[in-house]
Amino acid sequence: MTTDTPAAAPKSMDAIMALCKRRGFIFQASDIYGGINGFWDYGPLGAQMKKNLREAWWQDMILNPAWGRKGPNGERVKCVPVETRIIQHPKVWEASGHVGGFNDPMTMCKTDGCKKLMRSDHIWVARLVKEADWRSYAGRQAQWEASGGREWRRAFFGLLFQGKRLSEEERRDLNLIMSISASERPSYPADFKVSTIAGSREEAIAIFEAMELPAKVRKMIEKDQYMLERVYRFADPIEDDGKTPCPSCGTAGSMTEPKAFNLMFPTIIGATGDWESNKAYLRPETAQGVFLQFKNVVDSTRVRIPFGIGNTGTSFRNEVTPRNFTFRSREFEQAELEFFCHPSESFEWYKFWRDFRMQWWQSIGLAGENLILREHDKDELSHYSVGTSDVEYRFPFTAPGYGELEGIAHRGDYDLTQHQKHSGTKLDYFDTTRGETLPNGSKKGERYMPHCIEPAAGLDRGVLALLCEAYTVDASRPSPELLKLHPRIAPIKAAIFPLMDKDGMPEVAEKLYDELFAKFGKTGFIEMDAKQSIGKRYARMDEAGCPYCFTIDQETLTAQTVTVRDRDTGKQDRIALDKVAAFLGEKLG
RNA sequence: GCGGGCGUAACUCAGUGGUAGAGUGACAGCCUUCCAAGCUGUACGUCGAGGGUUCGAAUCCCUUCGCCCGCUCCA
Repeated sequence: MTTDTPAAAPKSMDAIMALCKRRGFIFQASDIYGGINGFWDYGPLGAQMKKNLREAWWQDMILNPAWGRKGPNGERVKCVPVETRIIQHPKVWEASGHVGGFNDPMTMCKTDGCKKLMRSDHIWVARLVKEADWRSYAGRQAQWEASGGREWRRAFFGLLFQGKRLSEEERRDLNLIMSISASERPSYPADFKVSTIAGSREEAIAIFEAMELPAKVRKMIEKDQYMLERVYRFADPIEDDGKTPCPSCGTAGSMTEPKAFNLMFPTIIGATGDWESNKAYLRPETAQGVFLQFKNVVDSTRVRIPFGIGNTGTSFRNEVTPRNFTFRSREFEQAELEFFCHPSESFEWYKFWRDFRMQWWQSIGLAGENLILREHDKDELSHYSVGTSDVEYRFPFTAPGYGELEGIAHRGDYDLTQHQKHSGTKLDYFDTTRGETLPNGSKKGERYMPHCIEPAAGLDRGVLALLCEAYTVDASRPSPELLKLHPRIAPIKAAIFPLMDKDGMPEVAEKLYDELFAKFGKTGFIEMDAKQSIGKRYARMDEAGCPYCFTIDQETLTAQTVTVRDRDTGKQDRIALDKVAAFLGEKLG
């Protein structure tokens, strides 16, 4: 999320959510049971709209990638699809780094008025100890060990562990003995701590060095000759005395124990499975399925690098705080392409996809200045990524900032290398178009690990952005609320209205409906409505985002023409009845 | 997880301890009319849920669930 340009007139998220429910775009999951936090269902219009978005992605990324453009290599871009499972071998997620990486321990400050929530591994602590005390402690510690304290303790272990398991009772006794033994050791010298939030040890030390300490503390440090004993992460196992100050408010000892927030959704395989031996995970991204089948696709399909493999489907993340309507759902759908190429061409391909993906979102209705392409700063990049850009949309709830719609990442060879290492299966590629030319004119070939460019889009976020962008309030219209959805995305493609429900108009409408349904019924809904006033029918279609309404009136019966009403302008034109299908076909693209 | 706000019909909301309401929408009929028009009628409620106080709770108290905002995380 970034912040720069000032916000346009903000749209009301409450009004958008109300319309979504009223017209059947989005409902809360398990609504009649009071809802379930972080899950949303799609109603009839929402389901069709999301399908249209997914279809558009599939057409423009798999069947006709990048609209038939030629890539940096001068050739037509080639992509194939896969469909991989939500549940994979548990080791997949260790290899991908999700099990470790998504296990961010969090710490909160208990002080009233602060209550700041932080990632424990981002909190760095500098421990300062009185130099004199420290030397004395180190000396006495050595003395204690020399006097046989350590051996005495070891002897206990030997006795108790000899050939038998410890009962609960024995374990308690041992702990008691251990604590007595520990009390005889020299105590750790009194210390003084400062803390800060930083991404690395170097950064933390730089902050500590530049830190403006209160005069009183500075004097104390000088007088007693404190020395920096060590710098450690709050999350690391340490002998912490619970007196670490909060990096935000400075209150000592107000930090809670690091608590793991596991973003992976665990599950059990098998009807009688138990957690220990049959634990599996619901995927946090569809991308890994592509890497897992990379070798099979190469071996079974006549694909040559460079080429892409696309995958769409549901993913799961146990978000800390699912919020902002469907923006951060715990269950969400992704549309991801993994594009494999030679390392030397990877940066060109990265730029190619980054620019195309931006244009693509613009082409389906996010054409305004609410959409931006943002290149990540160096310090934002993942450890494996050479470059990453986000396509970001200024949602009403992020304004004046932006929220991520799609990330285009240069992942290098990280994923294939990881899976090769963890699975023990070779995943490198033999490229027969490279290497030195042999006497017979063919190439010697080159073996390498392909690099990967990943445009990864969130379809639910896409739908939400399209709805937010389309939502318009125009008080000067008889129907002030409307959805200016792009015809390609709109769930209702056209509506046919007999002006009056008599005089042969319904019959003409019926015929037109049959024709349009046959031609466009597979792209979305075609509606026919003869009830109530014409204004009411137009207004209903405006709210549902239907781009065109065709009305049959008296003149249709005599002159064979209908009026076509444009949703966005409200303007009407007369066109020939037999030209309606051609008109609509052109508009729907 | 912590803090703040909210929860009454499909939607917007009124109702502060005494029979659950209004407008809009939906549906049916009439009217026949190019922009939420008019008339008639119909249906619609676990007052978010559970417990407590009370003769009596939408209303007061406790607990809980959900939504919105902030800290934080991400596609």
